[in-house]
Amino acid sequence: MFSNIDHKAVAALLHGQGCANILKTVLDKREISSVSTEPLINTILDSFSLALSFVNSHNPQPHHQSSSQNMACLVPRRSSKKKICGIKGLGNYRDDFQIPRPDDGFTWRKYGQKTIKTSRHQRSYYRCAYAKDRNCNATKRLQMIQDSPPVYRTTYLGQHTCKAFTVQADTYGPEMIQFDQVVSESVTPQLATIEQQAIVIENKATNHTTNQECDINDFLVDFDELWLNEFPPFSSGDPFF
DNA sequence: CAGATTTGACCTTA
DNA sequence: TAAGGTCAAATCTG
Repeated sequence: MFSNIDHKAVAALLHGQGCANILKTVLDKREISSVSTEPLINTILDSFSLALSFVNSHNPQPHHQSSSQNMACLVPRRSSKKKICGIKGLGNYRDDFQIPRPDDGFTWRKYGQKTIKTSRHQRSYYRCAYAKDRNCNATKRLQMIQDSPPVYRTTYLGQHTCKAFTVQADTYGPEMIQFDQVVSESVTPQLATIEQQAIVIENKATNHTTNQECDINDFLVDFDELWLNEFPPFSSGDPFF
């Protein structure tokens, strides 16, 4: 039988599926101009992220997993806390063990980090390591959206023109879903090809829900309430959950 | 010393 | 003017 965590993970996935179906309806009806899809997309992303976080917390990976096996990119060449002994505010530094090590088939180089006003977590900015060499304009943003379990939202921008690596994408196959990543990312680089906002969702769900015709905003309101009921905050101090 | 990360400063945009 | 995005000097490590 499902454990409580399984139940929550399934519930989160179902919510994401419902939102994806609504999004599909919106796209099919060409209602993009009249309805903002961004909140819906974000809701979908959060749904999958949380579901993955539940699964991940339920099935923890061996902590000693070798980073050289499948983390060919975004792995710091050394400790990310080079100034850990400094006298600056500790809030500017983070523990590396919480940072996801995405293996999305591309090599990324961090070029910035900012504190976002709407989030108490910092956002990291990455660009393709071959940005200059191969004139690749692909970038990605990585931001923690939940503390415990740690959930990260990854946003891909631009298009990879470097064709750096394709092995991982081939491994995952053409039906890869790209969304927020939890600890270890699984991303299809080829899908991140929309010029501006490159969060890509390929929802293969065929189980249509009854919420497809309702207004997106109404659904989101209901979803928020349901979300709080289903997933009480892990941390009372986190304003986003 | 090369190459990567950190982080304050600067730029852009709404 | 504030907030987000980017730049680049400083710093660190192999």
